[in-house]
Amino acid sequence: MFNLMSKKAKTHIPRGVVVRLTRYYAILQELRSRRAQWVSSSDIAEWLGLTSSTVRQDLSHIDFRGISRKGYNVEGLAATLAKTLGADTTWSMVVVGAGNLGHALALHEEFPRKGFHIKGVFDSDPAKIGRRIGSLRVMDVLTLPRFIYEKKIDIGLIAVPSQAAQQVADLLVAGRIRGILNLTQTHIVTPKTVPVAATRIVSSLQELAHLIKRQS
Amino acid sequence: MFNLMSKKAKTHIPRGVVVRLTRYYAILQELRSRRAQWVSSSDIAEWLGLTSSTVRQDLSHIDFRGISRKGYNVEGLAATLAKTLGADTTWSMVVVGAGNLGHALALHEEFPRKGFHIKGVFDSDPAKIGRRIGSLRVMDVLTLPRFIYEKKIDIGLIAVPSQAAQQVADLLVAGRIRGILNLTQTHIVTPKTVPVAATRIVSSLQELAHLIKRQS
DNA sequence: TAGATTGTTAATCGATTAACAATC
DNA sequence: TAGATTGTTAATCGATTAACAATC
Repeated sequence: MFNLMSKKAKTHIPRGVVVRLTRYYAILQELRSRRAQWVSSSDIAEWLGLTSSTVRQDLSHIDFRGISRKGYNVEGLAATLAKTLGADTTWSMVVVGAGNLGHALALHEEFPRKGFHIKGVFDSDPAKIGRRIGSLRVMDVLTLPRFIYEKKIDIGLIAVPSQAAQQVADLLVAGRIRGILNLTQTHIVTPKTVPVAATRIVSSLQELAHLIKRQS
Repeated sequence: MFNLMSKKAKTHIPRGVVVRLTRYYAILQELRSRRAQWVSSSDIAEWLGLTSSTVRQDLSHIDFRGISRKGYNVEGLAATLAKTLGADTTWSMVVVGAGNLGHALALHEEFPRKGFHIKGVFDSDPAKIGRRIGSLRVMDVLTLPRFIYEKKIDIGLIAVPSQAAQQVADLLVAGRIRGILNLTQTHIVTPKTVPVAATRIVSSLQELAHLIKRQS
């Protein structure tokens, strides 16, 4: 058979690689703001505590080539990574849970700067519903599925107490959410079509606590 | 040679295993509150989307044995995991950065409930220094190293803008902090003796964005 | 007892690293 | 040109899974 397709097959990038690509992208943006032109795999590796082999291996998953003796063109690589990571698009989000954490997320300035826009904040507590958070008003969680569906919201952030996490996930899925970021401790279950990422802060603290204990 | 030592050598638990142990521990606490007596490796595996082999393999790292036909005693396993993860101790923390995120962290009720107590909040912005957050007052970041050293603070939470993350890490290290939780995007460098955990929220969103794009 | 579940060894799988020809 | 750096193949390493004897 003749293979007329672009060299790089768009096959499934392993999740661990994607995670590292997000970190490369963060560095690339920094370099870009410093007007750097070129970056080598060993530069990136050193900043992130990896080997240059890993970096090159990872970058071989995306459709961008470096140049011998020079490395990778900063602008070009940044653009390709942006595309791979969806950073060239804007994404709409809702925050569920208007407690301290939900409140902070709704006001977090870095999100819109990176293309992630919060379109609504929800809670089940009557005392919180109707309150202002920045330019938004807290809505009743009962209206969540309809809101997601009508506004075509992409991503839901779960910032409720752990016990309610699965229920909220179900509401998000009912509204046809496309992805979920779970900020609680609890493991949530979704259909395979709805990817979930989790940032377990308490878990991370416990992991640290273990590492500290081990030190001494 | 005779081996009179306990069967389980206290050797270095791989970091990936520790991360999963924190998740097992969360489940165990839930089970305990429901007065469950026994749990099997396959129960845990199913709730977390793992195999029972992985669970048993992980639990073989800690000094607690299950019982054939019954599984693991919930109380006993919870206690052993608590010890391994330092959840049987209380830990003192500082939050650096009194923006929205730092503010939310300082007020987050789950931390003290899990034994992580916030003893101080710091910022460099004169407009923020002196403000009240709950029962604390925002202090000048210049006084951070001395505070850590004198109060023997265990863990520092970095919740400042990315550009300042490394500087803050250096101040924490100068004060002899024992571990750092980095909530910014940026990779920070510390001496080997100071473990760092990171919860990259924007990275997680970009990871989701990639997975969503792949779906369609 | 029979059968379910552990703990552990061995096999498999995947991810990281090393190595090096190609190349600019 | 000589030498640095890529892209990729092969080797290594570690983590996950399978399998099963031990056992309650």
